[in-house]
Amino acid sequence: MESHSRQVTLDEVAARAGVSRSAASRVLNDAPHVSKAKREAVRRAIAELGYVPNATARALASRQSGSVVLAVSAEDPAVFADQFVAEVVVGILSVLEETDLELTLVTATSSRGQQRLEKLLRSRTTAGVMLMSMHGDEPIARLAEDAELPVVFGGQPLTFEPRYYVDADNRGGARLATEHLIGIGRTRIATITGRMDEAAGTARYKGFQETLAVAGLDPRRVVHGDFSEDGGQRAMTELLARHPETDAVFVASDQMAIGALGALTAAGRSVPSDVAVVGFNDIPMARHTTPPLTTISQPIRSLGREMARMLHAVLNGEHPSPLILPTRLVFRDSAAGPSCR
Amino acid sequence: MESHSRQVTLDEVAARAGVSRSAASRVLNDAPHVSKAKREAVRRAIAELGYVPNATARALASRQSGSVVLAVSAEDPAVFADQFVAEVVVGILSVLEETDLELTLVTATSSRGQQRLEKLLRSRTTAGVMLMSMHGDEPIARLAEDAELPVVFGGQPLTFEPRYYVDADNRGGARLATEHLIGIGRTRIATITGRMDEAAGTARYKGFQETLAVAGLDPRRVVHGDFSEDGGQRAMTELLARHPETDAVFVASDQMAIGALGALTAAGRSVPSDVAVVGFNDIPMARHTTPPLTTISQPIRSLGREMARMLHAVLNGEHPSPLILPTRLVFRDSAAGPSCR
DNA sequence: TTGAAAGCGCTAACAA
DNA sequence: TTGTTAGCGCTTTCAA
Repeated sequence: MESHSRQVTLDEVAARAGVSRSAASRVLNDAPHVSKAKREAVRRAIAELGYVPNATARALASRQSGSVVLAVSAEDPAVFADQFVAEVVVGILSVLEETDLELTLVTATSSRGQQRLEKLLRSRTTAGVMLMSMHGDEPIARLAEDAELPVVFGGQPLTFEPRYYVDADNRGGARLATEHLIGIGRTRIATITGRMDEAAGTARYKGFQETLAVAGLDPRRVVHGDFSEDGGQRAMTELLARHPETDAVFVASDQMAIGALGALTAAGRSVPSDVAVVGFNDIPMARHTTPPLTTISQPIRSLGREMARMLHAVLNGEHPSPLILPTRLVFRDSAAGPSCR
Repeated sequence: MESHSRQVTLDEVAARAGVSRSAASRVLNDAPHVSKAKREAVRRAIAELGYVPNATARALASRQSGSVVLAVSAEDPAVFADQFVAEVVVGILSVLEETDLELTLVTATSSRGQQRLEKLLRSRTTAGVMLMSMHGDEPIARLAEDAELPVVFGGQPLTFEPRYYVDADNRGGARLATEHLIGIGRTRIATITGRMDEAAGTARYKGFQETLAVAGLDPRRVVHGDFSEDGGQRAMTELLARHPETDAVFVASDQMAIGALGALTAAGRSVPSDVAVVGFNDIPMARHTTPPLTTISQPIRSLGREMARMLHAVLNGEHPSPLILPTRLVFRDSAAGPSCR
C-alpha cells in the first residue's frame, strides 16, 4: 500500500513565491489578509510547481473530510447492481461532481460490512453518510449518530422518522396505481405487497387499501411478497388459488410484477384482458415484458440527487427539510383500458 | 464539513494501559517487541475506551492510504447505472470487503471529472486506481502514472498494453458466436460492430472476420455501430438495405442486439428463421427479449473481482500477470438450430 | 523489549 | 497584512 511520488509541499510553494507558509496557505483556501501581489506570486508558484495539496494532511489539521459514504444495508455488494440502487448512485454522483466531495461505497449489513462501516465512520475519514434501503430497525442509524456524523436517509426507516431524509411518495404512487385499475373498470382488485418490514412496502400497501376503501371495493385480496421476481411468481400463484375471481392486481414492485406475469401466463390468464397488472418502479425491463408493464415511476435518479444535495446542505450548516418526491403512472399494455380488450 | 465527536486518542489508550504511546502503536499494528503483558493491557484499554484509530492521521504518518478508486472514463456518472459497469463494481466490492480498502467512485472524462480525478490522484489520498472502458488514447492512464500510483486496467486501452490489466476474451467470444452461426447452417453472415475506437469493439470484429475467413465465407457484411440500442437499430436497418440476403448477424453487444431485433421485426424478418442473431455480454434483459437472445457471456463480476485482486496484489508488492477471462456461448432462441425452424 | 523524540504536510491561533 | 508557533493523531527512527 505504498505511494512513491515526490510530493511538492506548501513550504516549497511558499519558498518559491518568497512568502511565508501561512500566506501560501491563505491563498490556497482563498482566505483574506493577503496582499494582491503575494496572492499572485503564490498562484504562480503553485502553477509552476504543479502543487496539489495533500488532502490527508489537510484533513488532519482542519478536522474536515472531503468524502462522504453511501451505505446500503444489504448482505451482499450485489445490491449495487440493482437498477434502483445503481440509479441512486448515479444521481448522487451527478451532484457530488459539482462539489469537492468524493463518494465511498459500502454495504452495511454483511457480517464484516457492519464492522467495516463502524470503523469507517469512527475513523474520522468521512464528512457524512447517506443510508439506503433500511429494513426494520437499523443499528446503522445509531452507528452514524454515535459518530456524530450528519446522516441523510434514502427512504424512511420503519421505526423512526429521521431528521433528514428523501423519499418517494410511495403511498401516493400506490393510490395512483389502484385508482387506475378502478378507472379501467376493474372491481375485484388484489395486491401483492412488498416486504412489510420496509417502509416502502407498508406505504404502498396503505395506499392500496385506502383507495379501495374510498371506492367501496373489497380490499382483502392481499398476498405478501418480498420484492423479488421469484417471490412475485409465488405470490401470484397463491393469489390465483385464494382469489380466482381477481381481475386486477397492483404489484408493489416491477420485479415482482415480472414474476407475476409469468405465473399468470402459466395459469392461462391473459393480461390485461383477464387480469390487469400494475407494477411499481418503472425499471428498464418494464418496457420489454409481455405485455409491457404499466407501472408507477419514481424519480430514482432525483432521489439520489436530492440525497446528495441534502447532505451537502447539512455539511454547510443548513437544516433542510425532509423531501417527498412525486411519483407518476406510466401507462402500458398490462393495464390498458376497455378499448383495448 | 465539520465533524464533532470526541475522539479517543492513542495517547489515552496508552495512559489507560500504563504504557508508552509507541507500545500502544505497536500493538495496534501488531508489530513485534511488545511483552505479552503489555500487549494484553493495551488490547483491554482499546476495548474499554472503544478506541478506533484516526485513519487520516495514520495515513499522514505512514504515507499509506486505505482507499482505492475506480475511475470510469465517461462523460456522465450515468455509466454507473450501466449493467456492465455496475456488475464490475459489485465484483470489486466483493473483494475489497475482505480487505481494508475502501472504494471511491469517479467519472474520469467529464470536463470537471478529469480535473477532479487528477486532484484526487495527486492529493495522496489514494493507494491505487482501477480504470475502465477506455476509448482510444487515454490521458487518464498518464495521469495515474504521473502520480506514480499502481493502475489496473479493466479492458485494454487501444493504444498501448498496460502493465496490469484484466480483460475478457473478446476475440475468442466473437469466434464462438460466429462459429455457432456457421454451425447452425448460416452462410450469409453479417456483423454489427461496436465502437472501433474501443479495444472490445475491434477485438470482437477481428474474431468475427477470422472465423468467416477460416470457413471460407464472405466477411464483408459489416456495419459499424456504437454499442447503443439505438445504434443497433440503425445499423440493422442499414445492414438490411445493403445486404438484404443476410441470414445471420453477430451483434457486438446485447444492447445493440435489442435494437437490431426491433429493426428486424419492423422489416418483417422473423428471428431466427429468416435471420439468426447472436449478441454479446449476456445482460439480464437478454433472457427477456423476443425471442430470447443467444449471446456471449463474459464473467463480468469476475472481471471486477480480478481487477480488485490484482490491484491488491500490486499494493502488496507483487507483480501479477495480466489476465484474460474466458467467455462462453449462451444458447437461446434467437439463434436456434435448424431443428427449431 | 521499551520509550523519547522527531516528524508526516497542513491549518489555525496568536502576536507582531 | 504578515509571520511565528503550535498543534492535528499517528508512525517511526533512534537510543536506551
